[in-house]
Amino acid sequence: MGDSQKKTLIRKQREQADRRKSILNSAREVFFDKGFMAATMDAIADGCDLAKGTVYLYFKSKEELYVSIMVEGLGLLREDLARIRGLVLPADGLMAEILRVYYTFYERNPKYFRIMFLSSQPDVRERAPDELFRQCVDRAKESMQMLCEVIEKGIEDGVFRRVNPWAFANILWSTVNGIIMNYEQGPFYRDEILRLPLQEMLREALDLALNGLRVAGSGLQVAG
Amino acid sequence: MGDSQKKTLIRKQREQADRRKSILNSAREVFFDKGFMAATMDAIADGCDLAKGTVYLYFKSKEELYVSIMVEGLGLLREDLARIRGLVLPADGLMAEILRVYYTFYERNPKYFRIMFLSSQPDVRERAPDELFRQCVDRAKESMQMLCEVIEKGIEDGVFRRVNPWAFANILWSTVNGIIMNYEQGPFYRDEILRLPLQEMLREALDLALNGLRVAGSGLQVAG
Amino acid sequence: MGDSQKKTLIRKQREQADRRKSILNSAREVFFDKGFMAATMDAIADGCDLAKGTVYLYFKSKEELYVSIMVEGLGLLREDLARIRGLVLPADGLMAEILRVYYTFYERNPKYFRIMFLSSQPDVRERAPDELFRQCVDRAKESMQMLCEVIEKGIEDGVFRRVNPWAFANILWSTVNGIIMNYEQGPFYRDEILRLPLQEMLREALDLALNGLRVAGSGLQVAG
Amino acid sequence: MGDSQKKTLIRKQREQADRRKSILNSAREVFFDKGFMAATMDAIADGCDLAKGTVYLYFKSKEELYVSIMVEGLGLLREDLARIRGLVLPADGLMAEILRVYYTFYERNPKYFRIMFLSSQPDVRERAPDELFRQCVDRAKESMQMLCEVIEKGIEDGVFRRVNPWAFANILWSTVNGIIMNYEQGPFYRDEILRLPLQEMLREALDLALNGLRVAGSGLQVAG
DNA sequence: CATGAATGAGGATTCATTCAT
DNA sequence: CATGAATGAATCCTCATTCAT
Repeated sequence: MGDSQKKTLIRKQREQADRRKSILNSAREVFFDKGFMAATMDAIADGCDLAKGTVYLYFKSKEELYVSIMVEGLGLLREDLARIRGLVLPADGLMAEILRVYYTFYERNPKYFRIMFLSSQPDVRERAPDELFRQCVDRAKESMQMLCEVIEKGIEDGVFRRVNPWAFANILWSTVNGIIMNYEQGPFYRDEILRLPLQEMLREALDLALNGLRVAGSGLQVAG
Repeated sequence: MGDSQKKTLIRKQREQADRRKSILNSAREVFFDKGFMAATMDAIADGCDLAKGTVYLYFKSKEELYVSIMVEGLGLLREDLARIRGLVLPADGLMAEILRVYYTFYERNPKYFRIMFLSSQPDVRERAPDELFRQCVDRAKESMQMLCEVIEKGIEDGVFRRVNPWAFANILWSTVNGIIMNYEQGPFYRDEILRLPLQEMLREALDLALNGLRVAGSGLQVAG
Repeated sequence: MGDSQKKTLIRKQREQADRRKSILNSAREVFFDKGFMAATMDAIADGCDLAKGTVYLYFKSKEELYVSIMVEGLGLLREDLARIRGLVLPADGLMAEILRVYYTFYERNPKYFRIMFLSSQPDVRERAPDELFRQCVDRAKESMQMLCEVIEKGIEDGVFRRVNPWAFANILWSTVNGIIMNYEQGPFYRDEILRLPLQEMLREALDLALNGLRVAGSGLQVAG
Repeated sequence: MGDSQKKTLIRKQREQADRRKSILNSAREVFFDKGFMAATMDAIADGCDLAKGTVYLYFKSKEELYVSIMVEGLGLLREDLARIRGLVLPADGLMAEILRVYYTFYERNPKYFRIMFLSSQPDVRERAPDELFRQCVDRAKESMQMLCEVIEKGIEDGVFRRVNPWAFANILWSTVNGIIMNYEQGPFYRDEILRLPLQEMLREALDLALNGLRVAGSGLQVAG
């Protein structure tokens, strides 16, 4: 293969990657704005100045596009959380930090969460490729892994009880998701059920979790 | 008004109530089976042997029907939980019982949860009457209230720390919802993220919560 | 038949007549407001606080109701025009007066005209009873008759040429209707095609007609 | 751009224009046959062997299609009338000719008129784009303009009085439309109100108009 | 007669997806 | 590869009319 051919190839690949990103950008915007149901492939194609047929070259269906955005979101969250790893802090401080990151992520990208709440719908499940769901799982797993490591560290350091770290990571994760989900249920919920601001609620959840995890009688202080 | 007229009136009202229930039964079945998007009003009407127009006589839109099922589910859950009130148990035992009830409810009616996960979608929000969402909130609030009372009792009995009961009720509620939501994310999630059976996960969550709530140094034992 | 029975009968008849009027009142309002297509029998029934079924007792179809309003309108116009008969004026003055009455009627009831424009639609034609169309024709004929008489008078008085009075009555009638129809075509038409106010246009039409009718060389002056 | 590409482009444009015409042909047939209300998009799509979606690609709504037919009709009439311009005749002869053309047009395309009578209905007005109504007005205006020119010529030639030509063009136009509208009101109207054949009625109208327009005392003869 | 719940055919419109160019 | 016109199944909802009470 000649050099110019190689270059052409590379350029083509980059163009394709760009196009893919461009489609995702448009899709994200449309899904965030309208939700899955009201979003149309027309709007997505328009949003990235591509023909509808071209969108289908890159994504086989609306559902695939949708779950791709979900993958993207889980990836971003994972990246944000990954920064925790560099911190040198006691376990409880790390957990507080994780919650802070999570909260910040939600604050900046609340719509990613709504997207996730929809992923259990049969329609989406059936029509998006398993591969994408696998990616979701992988990214969620990695995020969870970090939480898990913190718990393990806490246990090793003797400040946390000897719990099943993975299970407790799951529980914490679920707690936060559950709280956020409630927030997303609309203003009635916020005002009458939750009553406290999200941040405060998360702080209380952390408080509960740290208290529940700490070794009985330890002088562990709740981090803020 | 004559006596026979009164009777006719009453019969009519009962017939209407029956018909309403009949529609809800059919709708529940269809929504559970297909999800919101794939469900059709035709299928719902067929399912209760009524004309489509009749369905619209009782429910103004697909969305209203959908949220009505949600209200129904929250009502059933509340009823199940309300039975707790008669029990004479220590606070931790009551909390264990609440979780058991919740778990049982989920096990019997897992699809009600998927329904709830969709309620934050813009389409549904915009097209269902606020009144129904208010009912959802009311029923959720009452359920939460019971949880709250248990926590308050624990505090009064001196076995729980002096936390904000409502906030902690919320947190527990969210934890359970979050865990269940994860379970509903599909088999990949169950196998790779959660790894433990739901029941066990809930037990761990209870463990964490009780530990987190109990007065430091108290000899409180986790109920199972 | 007893006296009280007779009274009951009479009361019933009056009630029925009242009900009929009540329905027509509501229908008129709805048709004027929405037009034929957007009008619904529900709205009409609501508007007169009667059950939909009752409306059908009095009028067999939406179309029948519609044409009944048309009959009503033509009746009102005829009544207005009938007052002309009492006037003692020369033929041209009478014609001016007829136009004035016609104009006033339109100004007060413009919607009656739109109703008439629709009556040639196949749907309406086919579904309203011939009897009603016959009534329309009768009332229109009587109106036309008055116009005709004025023309005849003009001829007898020697101020109008010896034309076919009936034909010319028709032509004048059509002219006025045509002008009004144009006015009803919307603002673009008014501004760009007609350009003059309706009243002025009618005056010009009268001018043309009188000039066209008068005996050549007669000193007939155009009435204002 | 290559030559073949250019050709492809041109071919595509022609195909689109053809398709558009094909849809209009089908729509015209259906609207003429059934009227606006009873016409269905299904029938129109079937009639041109296109998918319903394709029809919507070219016309955004049933109303737009309807008014497009109206535009078409006004265009055809204008074309027919435009041929008058080439004729060398005195003003009264031209006016007779205009009426003849108008009559011929109606005789050949009576259904175009019914279409126009519906255009003032609120439903149609609201749902068809203003642009189309503007086109209607433009075409009507041009037709009227020709009539206007004839009147102006008559005035210049000293055979017509010094009237407002535009206003009188409008009046004549309205007269003819009004007469035709009456003819379209159905057989009862024709037999009992109009009584004369349309052609004769138009001749009388012309007679009246020419008499009304001519300079008093002129020897102008009515053209037949 | 009056009612008004039930009907169900009907219809406009949308939109994911395909495929010829 | 990219295009975007064409597709046509799918769906929600309406509403004139009927009829049992």
